[in-house]
Amino acid sequence: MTGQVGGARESGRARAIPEATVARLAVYLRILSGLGDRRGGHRSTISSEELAHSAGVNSAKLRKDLSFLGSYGIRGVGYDVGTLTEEISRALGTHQAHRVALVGLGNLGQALAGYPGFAGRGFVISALFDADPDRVGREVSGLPVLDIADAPRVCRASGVTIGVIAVPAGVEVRHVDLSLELQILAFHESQRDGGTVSGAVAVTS
Amino acid sequence: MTGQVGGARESGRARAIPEATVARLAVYLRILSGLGDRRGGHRSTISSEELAHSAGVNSAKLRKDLSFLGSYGIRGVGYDVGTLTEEISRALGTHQAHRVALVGLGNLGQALAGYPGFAGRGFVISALFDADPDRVGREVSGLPVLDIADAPRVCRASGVTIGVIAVPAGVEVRHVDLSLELQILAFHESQRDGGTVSGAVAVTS
DNA sequence: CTATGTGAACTCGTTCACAGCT
DNA sequence: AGCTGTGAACGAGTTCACATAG
Repeated sequence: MTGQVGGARESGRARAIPEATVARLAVYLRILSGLGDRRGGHRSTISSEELAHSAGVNSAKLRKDLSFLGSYGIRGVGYDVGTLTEEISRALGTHQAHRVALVGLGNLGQALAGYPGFAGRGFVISALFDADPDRVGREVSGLPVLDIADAPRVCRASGVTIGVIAVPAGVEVRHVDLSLELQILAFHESQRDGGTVSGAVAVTS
Repeated sequence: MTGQVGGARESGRARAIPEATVARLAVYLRILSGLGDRRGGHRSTISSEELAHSAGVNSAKLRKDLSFLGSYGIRGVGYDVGTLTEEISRALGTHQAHRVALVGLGNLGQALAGYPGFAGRGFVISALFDADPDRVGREVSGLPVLDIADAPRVCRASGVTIGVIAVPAGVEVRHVDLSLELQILAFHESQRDGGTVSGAVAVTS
């Protein structure tokens, strides 16, 4: 809600990366990561036009976004995929793995705990917590479920820096509320003639 | 991404509700719904100040938001809870139940199918689809899993208007990507000194 | 000649502050 | 007097268009 985001301690450069840009950088990074695999003749550069198209934004916005990281493009050519990946990773702080604690091991929490998708992106689920005594002590996906009361101590001790709260309601920084998303879609839906499917929410890992 | 949202066909009023306002109206509605229960002396009106505080926004923004629906407040008094609930519901199109199809019945999809939270807010899960032949034909939460190929026909026939895609990757209108949210948090985290937990994602129903 | 990097214009959303109803 | 409703000021974010580097 603040809009701007604190400037980095990094060397020289780095002004202050806008909130909206940070969100998109994560998207660009994912596209770049899944790029080396596919391209047959493994091109090592990519133009703003091409990357922007993949990300679903226009090229001017993409260039503006990348310019916050510094000048890593080559005029008349494009961006070196390796360098760009490296720089975005560095900016997002993804070059070092983040330890994640999962709170709440009901249906949803268990599904999340079993998902392999996080590890590949530098997020390691390091601790599980629940308030329900029936669940505490059990093991889910190879990790013991601990009492929520121990969370502060355990997180401090094991270096957990991010928490994922998978419970019916919770205090949060970023709130991914499915019902809310659905209501927003319902609004758009109600503005239409009333045909068939007019909107979708995708829940991915 | 368009910013403005089409004007309603409703009677007279209604200009064009901004995207950001629509998102918040859903929040206000939830607060109003869970209000009659708690308040001991069941007050029937609420001031912009109070509702805004509950929603975590300032009162000016709340009033501006509500003004898009028309003038349903009473100056010097506040808003009638019943009327306001009714009007927001109408605006969001929640006064009529929406039929939802769930696509993808892996861990996450099954968890979502079993969640009771949607029905209470006017969303009825009416059909389940999956592309995996091993899953098609099974039954989850009382509904048969159908082949994704039949989705267009079934959705048309049963009046499904919203789809929830719970698969590793998907085409979407609104994309709730946990890894992405985590990367954004990781960025904020990397801007800090490196204490303990500094951010959290809450996944709720 | 091509594609980046960026100041400047513009658009959308938020905040302010006060007129006006009850 | 109190609280809503809203025009106007402000600020963030996006788009434009072009100077500049390769």
